[in-house]
Amino acid sequence: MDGPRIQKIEQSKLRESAYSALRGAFMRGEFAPGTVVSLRTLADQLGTSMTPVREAVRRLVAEGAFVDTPSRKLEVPPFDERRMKDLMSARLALEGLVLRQAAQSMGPGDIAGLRAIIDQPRRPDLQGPDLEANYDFHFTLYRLSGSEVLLPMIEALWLQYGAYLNRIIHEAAAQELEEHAHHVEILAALEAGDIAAAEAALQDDIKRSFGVLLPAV
Amino acid sequence: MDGPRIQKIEQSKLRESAYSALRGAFMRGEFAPGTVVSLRTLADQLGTSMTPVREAVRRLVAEGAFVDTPSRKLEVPPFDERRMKDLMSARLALEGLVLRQAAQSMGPGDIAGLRAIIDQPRRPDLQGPDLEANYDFHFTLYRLSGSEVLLPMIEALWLQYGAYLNRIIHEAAAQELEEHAHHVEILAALEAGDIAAAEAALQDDIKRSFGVLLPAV
DNA sequence: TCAAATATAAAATATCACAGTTGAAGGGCG
DNA sequence: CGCCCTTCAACTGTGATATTTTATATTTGA
Repeated sequence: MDGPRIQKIEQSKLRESAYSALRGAFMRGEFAPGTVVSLRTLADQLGTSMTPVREAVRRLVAEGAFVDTPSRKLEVPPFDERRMKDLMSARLALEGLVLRQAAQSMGPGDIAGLRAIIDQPRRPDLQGPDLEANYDFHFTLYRLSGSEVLLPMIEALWLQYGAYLNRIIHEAAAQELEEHAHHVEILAALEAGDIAAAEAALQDDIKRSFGVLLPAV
Repeated sequence: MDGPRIQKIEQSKLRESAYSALRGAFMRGEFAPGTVVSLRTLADQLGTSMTPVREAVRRLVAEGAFVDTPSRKLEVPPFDERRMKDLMSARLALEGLVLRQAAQSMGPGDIAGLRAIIDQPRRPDLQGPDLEANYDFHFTLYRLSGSEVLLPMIEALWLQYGAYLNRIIHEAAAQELEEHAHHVEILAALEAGDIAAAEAALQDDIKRSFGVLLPAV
């Protein structure tokens, strides 16, 4: 039991660094649901004092990555099917919105950028789906929407989902192929200008990514 | 120019109090878009040290009420039609979700509770729409969904919208009637068990509430 | 008049003091 | 001898404050 692996941070802008370090750990599924963390421990691991960690943690609480317990401890929300379903519903609703917006303001260069991500060589060294590639594809797509409102909300959803990744990591390696196929399908639809088809493929992709955790979709 | 009116707070649980004081000020439209605030000023106004304010503000940043400027000041997001449209789209998408969920787990007592809010006497003393009654109706409805994921997201959307209320307050008094009519319509549809109709009425209500700020809906 | 240097004010971090909680050791009772 | 209750020590978050860093405004010198 060596706890979640968090990258150490360095110099100024400590708050921001602490936040992104913790956020990265979440996205990689390092925090198991139900884990309780202490500010002092986190501060030690990050090599800073408590102050920046406190602020970073406050933000993560607001984003749903941690929850405050009645005894004022910090806990990673335990697994909950209801919560999971809500996360999926919200993702389906909001990511559909940004996809439509992105499709409208998208040029050939953007398509090329997406293709470059898809064509990136996969890493066969790690078991489990290629988390970074998945994240990259979705968010370079969503960033094209340019929405300062919707993007942070979707990031928060991914963050909350990220904790549950802990469950499926080291387990479902076959997923990667399917995931990649969905990405290809989304991009093809966008190239053809068929936004409805792209949205349908995106919905399949999202539902699939919840498939392991939510038996009946 | 006497700045936003923020209620002073008292004893322990300072962070939570600071948060709800600031949040309340936002919801009442006390913060004009584009306002820049300093932590010290806020701390002084609230009568506490900077620490609780700092953490409260972090949460508000995560919820989109404040944004960090490059010069590490805090700013209330300036008015932006794009932002406004996104807020509306997100509300339409997410509040539709929770309405459906709420409708399923709703009993006669819940209906009665909603009716009680609607039948509350309006306050003719204040110009502008009755903000509290509006909030009460929507959130007692949404709370019935019991979603720990969706509710905080929607609250954040209302919070961001709240800053823009500053623009329409003291202006659109006629809205209240229309708003009330929508609420009645939503409730009637729910009583009849017609969820689709309730959702349609909700969408009208949301669109209307953005109407003053977004000319063409 | 403009630019560089400096002074001032605010924020970021670190540290400190305090109060509540937790969990385990120890003592008393069945 | 075993179980439960009490007690106490270590640990936690919270709020305050001191210190350092950074940005902005001001002044000074060319």
